[in-house]
Amino acid sequence: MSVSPIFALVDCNNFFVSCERVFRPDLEGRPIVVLSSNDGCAVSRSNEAKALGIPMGAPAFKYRDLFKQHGVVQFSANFDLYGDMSERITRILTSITPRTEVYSVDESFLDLSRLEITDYTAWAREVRARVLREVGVPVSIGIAPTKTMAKLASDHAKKDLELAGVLDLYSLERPEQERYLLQTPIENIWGVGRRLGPRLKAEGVFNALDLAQMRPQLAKQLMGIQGRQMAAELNGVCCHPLERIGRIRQTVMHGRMFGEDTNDFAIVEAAVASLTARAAYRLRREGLLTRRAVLSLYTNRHKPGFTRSDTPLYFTTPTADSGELISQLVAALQEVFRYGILYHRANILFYDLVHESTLQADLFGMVNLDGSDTSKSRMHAFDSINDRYGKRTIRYAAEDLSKRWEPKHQLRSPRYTTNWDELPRIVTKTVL
DNA sequence: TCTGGGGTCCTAGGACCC
DNA sequence: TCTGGGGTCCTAGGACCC
Repeated sequence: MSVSPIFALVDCNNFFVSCERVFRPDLEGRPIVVLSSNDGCAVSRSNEAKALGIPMGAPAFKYRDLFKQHGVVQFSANFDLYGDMSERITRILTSITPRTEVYSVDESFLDLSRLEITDYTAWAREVRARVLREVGVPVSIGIAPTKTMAKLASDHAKKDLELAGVLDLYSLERPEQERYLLQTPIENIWGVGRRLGPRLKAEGVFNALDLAQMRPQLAKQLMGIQGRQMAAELNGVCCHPLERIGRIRQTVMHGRMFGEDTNDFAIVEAAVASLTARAAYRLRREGLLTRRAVLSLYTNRHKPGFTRSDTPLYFTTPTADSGELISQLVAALQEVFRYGILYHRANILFYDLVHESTLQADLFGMVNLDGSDTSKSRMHAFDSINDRYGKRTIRYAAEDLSKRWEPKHQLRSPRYTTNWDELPRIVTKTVL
């Protein structure tokens, strides 16, 4: 007999900022922003920074004065640190139940239906306390019969201080649930973005309860199939089950804005080689091989004459070999590079992925196996060295043609937990 | 001067086939 | 000259997410 799911969404509060604060407790109570790669936009804000009216994605250069005026502390994004902290939290959650879906770097869904829990609020408070104690990051937890409602619950749990970080909608009667739906503006619903929000308001749909009570047919007409599911989920009908663990991803994408715009082939070539090497490493780490790729080159989209070029590539033999991928991507770059253009950004997309274990031998099977075995052991040695001695300890020469493409990260904090040279130091003084 | 990066899913439209 | 209907597969682009 199948059991209907009970979802908990564990959502880290201001995740990047909270990670920084773990190692800088002196910054408690101060306004903090974490800036995107190249120090461009604010991608995480402390509550104090939010209170100053700094929106998500705020371009830093427009807010310099405000930052200065209020002593806003700025950090460049330190993804090594955040990724490691995220893994620590995931380890705690999967130890509670393996039925955990890591939805993003700072959010996970847990299916509680097979756990023996009598009081969900008490259970969630304990989880919250444990994550805070063991990792140092505050989380909010929402519990509900569907993912959409769990998201909504965690949102209230985060904002309503009286709830102290936990809201269990699952255990409430429907009229009580509806009270929370009524208090949730339409644009705060998971799946309603900047296009749908205004369109729904024009139809007189202002909050989650309005959406829940909309006729399914109208929901579909206005918002497509996803809209109908959204409405159903708000009524407690589960349309989005826990994702099967181990499902293989569809794409691996890696791209960067350059530190400055350039029309120097060597600089772009180094960028493409480095991005390709990194993306190929990510394929290998998950045991994936790629069959297709797209190389995209962009000019600055904020300047007139914005253009982009997309070049598709096809590999007859699925591969994750950095050397092979770099040579193919660089060859493609040579075809499409134009000297008159000021390039701003490069992007590598791998898709049509297969897991190496499911790769079927085809007509050329013998050749493939032969070739990929050498490639596999070479890549294995390559990755082992880099895993042990640090990223890019060995690398391809093409990556080193220039360093001038690398984005800025002038305000990055130390990689406290992933780099031996950057461990935090504690100084103790004994007073005699 | 200065505006991120990495994903998923759906839909529309074209090519091609019977 | 008029001019079918249905199906699949692929791609590009949009919308949304964190």
